[in-house]
Parts: sequence; structure tokens; C-alpha cells
Amino acid sequence: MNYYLTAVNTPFNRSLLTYSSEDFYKIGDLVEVPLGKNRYEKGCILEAIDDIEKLKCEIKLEKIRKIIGRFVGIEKLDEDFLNYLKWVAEYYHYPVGQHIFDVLPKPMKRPKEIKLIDGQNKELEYELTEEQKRAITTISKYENQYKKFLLHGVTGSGKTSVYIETIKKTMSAGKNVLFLIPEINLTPQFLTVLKKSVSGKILSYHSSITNSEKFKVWNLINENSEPYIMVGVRSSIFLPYKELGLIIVDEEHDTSFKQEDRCPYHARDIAIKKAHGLNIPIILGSATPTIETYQQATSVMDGYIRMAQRPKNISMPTVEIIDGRDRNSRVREEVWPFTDLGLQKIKEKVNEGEQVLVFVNRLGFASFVQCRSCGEGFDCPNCSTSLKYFKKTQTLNCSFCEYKISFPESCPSCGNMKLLQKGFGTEKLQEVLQKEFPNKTIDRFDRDNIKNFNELKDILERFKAGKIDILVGTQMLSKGHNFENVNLVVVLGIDSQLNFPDFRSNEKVFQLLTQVAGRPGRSKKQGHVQVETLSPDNKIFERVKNYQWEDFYKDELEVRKILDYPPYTRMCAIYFSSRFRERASDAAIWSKDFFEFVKNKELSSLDVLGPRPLSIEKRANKFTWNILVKTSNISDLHWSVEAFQQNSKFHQSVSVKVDIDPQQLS
DNA sequence: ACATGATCAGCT
DNA sequence: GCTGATCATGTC
Repeated sequence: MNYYLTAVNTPFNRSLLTYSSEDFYKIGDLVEVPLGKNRYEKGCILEAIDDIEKLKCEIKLEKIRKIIGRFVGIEKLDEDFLNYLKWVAEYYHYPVGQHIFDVLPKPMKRPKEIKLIDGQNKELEYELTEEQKRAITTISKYENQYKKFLLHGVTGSGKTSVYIETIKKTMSAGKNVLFLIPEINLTPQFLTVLKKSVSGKILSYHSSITNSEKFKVWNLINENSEPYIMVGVRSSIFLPYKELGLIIVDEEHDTSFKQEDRCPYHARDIAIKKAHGLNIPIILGSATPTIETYQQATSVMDGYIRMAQRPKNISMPTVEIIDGRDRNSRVREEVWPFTDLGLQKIKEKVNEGEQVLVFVNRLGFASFVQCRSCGEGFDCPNCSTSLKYFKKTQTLNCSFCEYKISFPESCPSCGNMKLLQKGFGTEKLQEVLQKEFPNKTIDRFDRDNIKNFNELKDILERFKAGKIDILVGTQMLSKGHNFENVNLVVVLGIDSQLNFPDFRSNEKVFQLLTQVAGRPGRSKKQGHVQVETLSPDNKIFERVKNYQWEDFYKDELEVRKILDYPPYTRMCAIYFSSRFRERASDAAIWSKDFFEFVKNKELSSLDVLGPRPLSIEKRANKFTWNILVKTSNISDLHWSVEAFQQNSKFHQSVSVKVDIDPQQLS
């Protein structure tokens, strides 16, 4: 009888279970195993156990059950690939068996054929700038060895051309390329450019391809055909690549690279690990890199590549800060939250036949409503938040659960007819603009108005074709797109993000404004950005306005150092959720004490913050509390979290989530 | 996570 | 006594 340590798709025993078989299995073989009564689960052989005596000490041999057999679909995982998945699961303290089967496509009997795009290998039509040439030369110095580059190019500096040249070099050397993008909606534009310029196959991978296609792509990559480039979102890091020669992470600062549910990995960080393991170069590209990436890159020789110029000397947009409190600029209340000053500029532009983009971070018509007479508000019964008013549907909706009521005619508590509307979202801005410019077409680009990928493509096409004059959108719209006929961008409601309780809020606002400022003015005309705020004296606006990004990074790094935040420390957030408030808080309190104990006993480098409830403590009737563990010593962090997982036991109704390198600390 | 069996409150 | 909700326990 043979015994195998198996990673099973279950959290039980951290997914590591022992099974037996008369047959022989190899490491990486995928099998089906029994679990409990009448249950079968997927498993992956991790190792053969030959020390039976030792095994006997851990478990009674009669408890060990037999492997059912191999499962249909994917037969086995290659050892390097399995080791990579194991490393990721370990790093994020997530059960390896669950991680393996989270990222594998579901088994398929008869997968549909996929059509592959062939690159046309055309010559480039543009001329490269000196900066671009220098970037390409620097990068190509390091083929066939690990090297991490930060390609820090201002918006419109032509990072894509640098990518393409290095991609072509890698592919003509017979190697494959992984090109990671933060969001599915950036896929079409990259596919278009790559199709023209590269030779070999072009593949893509994102949430809206079917499991059948995923399965097909998985097998194709596992078999390793002719050189290809894969354009994929974060999950595409878990395809079984062979012969990779280069990894590119575009918009490396983008928070979409972090997975929040299941295994909370950061695709950029584990892509770096992958490049390191394969001994190949990796390019992190951004106009607004994260503080962490910037700090690391600038401390390494050749690690930091700056591109400060735009081709053809197109100038950077001018940034104007509008004081939203200013009574002088707010002549007419009916145009609120716009100011007359702001509207004047929009009017100018649309009258000249140009298009305008308006950004706001919120959906709906009003963030909340309140009775003018008795002050009664409308809160969600399931979440600790107020309801949002949607005018089109005449409803009050919760942003965190499905709760929805029809908009009341009068206050249910005192009967007064006047309900005050406070705060604004995309729907409100669209209405105000439509009243101001009745002859213009004003459309909305947000989750509320766009249901699927086709609608998204459709509205972008109509905008690019000039059929929409003003487009009001959320951040969905701020990423990566270029609009030829847009020279004015307006940003409202940035204040709520400035006041967000997260040590990264300044960084995120800086990145958002700089990115948004990169949308207009990519033609001959001067681009212009208007930011309306209630705190115009905030230093951050000065930095954005004058493009003093170096000062911004310097200041921010100083703050991080003083307050002991990344990149000067590493963190782990641990979340405790329960339907009962005290159970969540009790678990958090116990855990805080546990880490304090570990700190006093052996790891004095630890710093434990909390426990505290999340700023939205209750979501869909679940209360969540958290603690934050910080240390500058990453192995102390892993060690203490491991000890925590081994020694903690909470009531079954409490769920615990461990988040290494957390990105959102709300 | 998931299933199972025990315990308990509320009720006809 | 029945029912549904909650809880404690085991799963290689």
C-alpha cells in the first residue's frame, strides 16, 4: 500500500490529508478522493510518504481512505507549476488544496474550440523617442536573467511602444510573454495594437471567457505551442506557462491586481516572484507607481526607467483647482454640485464641438436623504449605512446588500413632505448637465448604466464616434483610455476619498487625479483638468497641479517612515466576521491578546493595532472587526500568523480571513 | 466548507 | 410531539 500527502479542496486540516492506494501516483497528479460520508473532493498529490512509522504517530492507518482514481480533465500539474501554487498559498496563509482548485479550470468533457489571433508582424508606423529607445536598450541588457524594472512614464509617454519592442524581441527569441493588465476593459485596445505589431499567437484571458475556453487555453499553454503573448487579468498568472521570457505588469499601481476574496494574492507581487524563479525580466509600468514600487526601484541600479516626455512634444494638461465652497463661484444653487465657474468651461468646450469627461466616485442621485422637519434619515436595516437615492427608479437602495425600498412621498416618521437630498452621484450630475445643455447628448458610464461587456464597448464606441457630448463616469472610465476629442476633464466629489480612513488615501487620490489628467489633450490642443473640492488648501492639489510628483513621493515616504507603514514595514490584517457583534469583537480581542503574547514572549518586533470594527461594521447582517499586525521583519510576520492559525479556535459562526500585504484598510 | 446529530425554544 | 434554529463535532 502507498500513502500520499494530498492537497484537497477543503479547509479541513488546512487542506492537507493523507490517502492511500495500491496504484502508484506521482507528485502533481490530480485525483478524486473520498471525504466524510458520500462525499468526493478533488485532490492533488503533494508527496509520497515512505516513513510509515512516522505516519503512524500522526494518524491511525485505518482512518486513511483510498484514492478513488484520477479525475477527468487535467491529468497532472508540472512540478514547478505546483511549487509556485504552493508558494503562493503558503505566503498568503491560504489552504493550498483550495487554492489549487480555485485557479484550475473546471473539468470539461468536450471543450469548445477556440480561435487564436495571429500577429501580423507589421513595422511600426511611429518613430521612437530618445527616451523610449533608451528604455528598450536598458531592458534588453537583461534578457535571460531576473531583473525588475519600473517603467515610470508620464501619461501619454508611449509606454506601450516600449512594451511592444521588448515583446517582439522576446518572442523572436522563441520565448513566450505574459502581459498582465488590471481590468478586462483594457483587453480590446491592447489586442488591437499587439495584433498589428507582433508575430506569433495572441491569447487573452479574463472573467468573461467561458470555462470551456479557459480549459482550452490552459491545455494549449500547458502543451507550449509556438511563441505567444498572453494578455490577461490577474488570474492569468496561474496558467501553466512554459518557456516564459518576459512578464509585463501594466498599470502596476492598480488595486484590481489584488484579489480580495478566497486567496488574497496580489498579481503584481507574485508575478515578481514568478520572474525571479524563472530568472527572467519583469517590467512594471505606470505613470503613477505605488510608493512601495517606486522606493524599491529607485534603490537599484537600472531598476528605474523614467520617461518624462510625450512624443511630438505634446504638453501636459493644465490642472485647475476650483473652491467648491466659494460663494462667488456658486451663483446659482440649482446647478449644485457644479459651480458656475466650472460650467462655463464645459459650455465653452461643447460649443466648440469638443467632448467633455466628468468624473465622480459615486453612483446614484443623492448619497442619502433626510427629513427636513424631524431629521429622520433612511438607514439600511442590514448594513451600517444609509440608503442612496436613485431618481430614475424612484428608489432608495443600499450599496452593500440587495435592500431596496420605493422613495417615500413624505417622511414616514413625522409626515413632513420635504425630504432633503444630500451628497451627489453620477445620476445627479447627468441631470444637472442635461438641464444646462438641453441640446447636447449626455450619457453615463457607471455600473448602474452598464450591465455587461458589450454595453461597455458600445458606449465607448459611441463616445469615440462623437455621438456623445458629455460623458459622466466613475473610475471605470479613468483607466487607460485615450480620447482624441477630449480636452477637458472635470472631477467632482474627490473630498470623500481624501478623508477616507486609510493610510494610502493620499496616494490613491494622487494617482487618480494624475491618471484622470492623462485622459485629455493627447492631440495638438492644450488639455485641461478641473478639480472641484471643499478643501482646496490640501497640499496634494499643489503637487498634482504642478506635476511635483517627486516631492509628493518624498513627502509620502517620510510620512510612511514616521508612522511605520509600508514600505518600511510589512503588515497582515486579520478579519473576524459573525452575525453576532460580540462574537466578532471577542474573536478580535482574543487574537490581539494572542499576538501581544507572542510579541512579549519572543517576537518583540511585532506591533499589533486594534481590535476595531470596520468603518462599515455591519454588511448584509454580518459584523466585521479586525486587527492589524505590523513588523519590519517579514519572517516574524509569517511566523506569528502561522502560530495564530495553529493555536486559534473560534466559535463556528465566526469566519476568519487572513490578509497579507492588505491594500484596503477600511 | 460541509454534513451529521444533539439540544433547545416556541408552538399546536 | 413537531419544527426550525443553533451548536458541537468529525472529516485523512
